[in-house]
Amino acid sequence: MNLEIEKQKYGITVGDYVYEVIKKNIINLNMVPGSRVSEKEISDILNVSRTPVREAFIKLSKEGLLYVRPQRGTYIDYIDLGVVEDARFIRESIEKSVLKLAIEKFPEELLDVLQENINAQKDLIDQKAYYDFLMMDEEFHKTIFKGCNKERAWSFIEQINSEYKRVRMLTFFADINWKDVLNQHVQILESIKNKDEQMGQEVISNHINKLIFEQVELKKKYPEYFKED
Amino acid sequence: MNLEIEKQKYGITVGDYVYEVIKKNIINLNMVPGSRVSEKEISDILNVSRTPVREAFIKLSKEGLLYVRPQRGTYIDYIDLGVVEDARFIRESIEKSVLKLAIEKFPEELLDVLQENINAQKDLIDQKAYYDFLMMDEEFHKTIFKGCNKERAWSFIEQINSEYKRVRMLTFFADINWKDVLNQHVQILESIKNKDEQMGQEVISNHINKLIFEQVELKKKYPEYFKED
DNA sequence: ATCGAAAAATTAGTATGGTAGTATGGTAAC
DNA sequence: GTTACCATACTACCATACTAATTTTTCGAT
Repeated sequence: MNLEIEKQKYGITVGDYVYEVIKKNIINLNMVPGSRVSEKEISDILNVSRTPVREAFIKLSKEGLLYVRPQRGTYIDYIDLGVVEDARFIRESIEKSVLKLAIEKFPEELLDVLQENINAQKDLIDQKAYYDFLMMDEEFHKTIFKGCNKERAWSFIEQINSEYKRVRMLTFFADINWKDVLNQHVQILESIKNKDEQMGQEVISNHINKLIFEQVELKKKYPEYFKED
Repeated sequence: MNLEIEKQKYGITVGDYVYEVIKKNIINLNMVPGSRVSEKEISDILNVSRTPVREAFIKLSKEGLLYVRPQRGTYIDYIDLGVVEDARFIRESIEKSVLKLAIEKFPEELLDVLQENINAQKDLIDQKAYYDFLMMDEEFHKTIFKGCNKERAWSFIEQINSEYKRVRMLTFFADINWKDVLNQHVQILESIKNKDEQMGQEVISNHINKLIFEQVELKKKYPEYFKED
C-alpha cells in the first residue's frame, strides 16, 4: 500500500484527518478496488491508534467506498455500475430541476465565476492534472447550485458522488473525454446566459449520460476494478 | 431522558443496535431537538460502553440528526426548514423521474403490494399509530422505486430523509393531514395503473409540496424544535 | 502426498482509562 | 457591583487492552 499522505492540518481532529486521507486515496484509485485494508495497517502507516481509523471507516462505508465484513476484514468497494447508474439518474433529475431555476434567475457575479472556472479547466487540461480537473469540474456544478440557493442539495449529491468520481478518474486515465466535458460546460454556461432552457436540458442529459456509453469500454479496459454482475 | 428502547435483536452488533435506538427516538421526537446528549449518558442507559455509542453518534451526525461540538458536547439537531425544503426539492425531482419510469412499465404483482400497503395505512390511521403510519408511507414510495429497479436511488433518499421524517411526525402531532396523504397515495396508484403521467406528476407535486404550507404553521406551534434563521 | 483437526494469527467489535479542551461556579481583588 | 482568576466538573477525543469471530498455518495421522 502506497498512500498519498498530506500533513495533518492544525485544528482538525485525527479522525477527520484519517478520513480525508483515505477518501482521497480511494477516489484517485490509489487504493485499488477490491483490495483489503485493515484498521491496524492504516493506523500503523499514519501513526495513529485504531480508534480514529475505525471511525473514518464507518464514515466511508456509509458513503459506499468501503465495505466492512464484521470480524473478517474491510475492503475497498468495487465500482458498481448499478450504483453509478443510479447516481447518474439522480444527478440528472436534480440538475435538470436546478437548471430550470438557474434559467429563471441567476446572479451576475456568479456567471463570471463560472467563466473563470472554465478558464481554469482549460489550464488543467493542458497540464493533464486529472484529479484537479475533476475537482474543478465539480466546483463548476456546485457554483450553479449555489446561484440557485441549492447548496444543500449539492452537498447531498456530494454524498452519493464518490462512486461517480472514481469512474470519472478512470475515464481520464483512459483518455476518453476531457475536451468534450469542457465544451459541454461552455454550453451549459451559454444556456444559462441566454436563458435557453431546452438547450440546457439537452446538454445536461448528454453531459451526464455520456458516461453510460463509456462504461462498457472502461469495464473491458479495467475489469479488475469492477464488481461482477 | 426517557428513551423508547427495544430489546437488542440477535445477530446485530451493539453499535448498530445503539444506532437504531437513537435514530428512532430522534425521529419520533422523543429526543427533543436542541437537547444535549452525551456518550456517557446513553451508554449508561443502554448498558453498553461508550465506544459503540460514539460510533452511532458519528453515523447520526453524518445524517444530520446530531451535531457534535468537539470537546463541548453533542446535541440533537434542530429541525432546519432550509434543509427540509431542499430535501423536498430533491425528492420531488427524483420521484417525478421515477414516476415517469413507473408509468412506462410496472410489474403487476407490485401493484397488489401497493394496494395492500394502502389498506394497511387505513388501519394505522384508525389506530392513530403515527410512527408506524409514517413507516408504511415510506414503504409505499419505496415499493414504487423497487418496481422501477431504482431501489438504490431510494436508499440514497433515505439518507437525507430523516429530517423530513421529523417534520412529518410534527404534522401528525398537529393533526394536520392523515387522510389527505392517504388519498394522494390512492391517486398515485391510480395514475400508475391508468398510465396517466400528467395526473401522477401533479399529485406528486402536491403530495410533497403540501408540506411547505404547513411549515409556517408548525413552526408557530412548536417553535422550540426549530432552528433560528 | 493428502487430509483433517488443533493451534496460532489476524480480524473487527467492545470496554476502559487517560488527556486536552471547554463550561461553570466560586472567590478574591478592585 | 464588576472583573479576573482558579478550582472543579464536565465534554469528546484518542490510545490501549481485551473479546469473539474468522482465517491461516501447522503438524500429525493415514
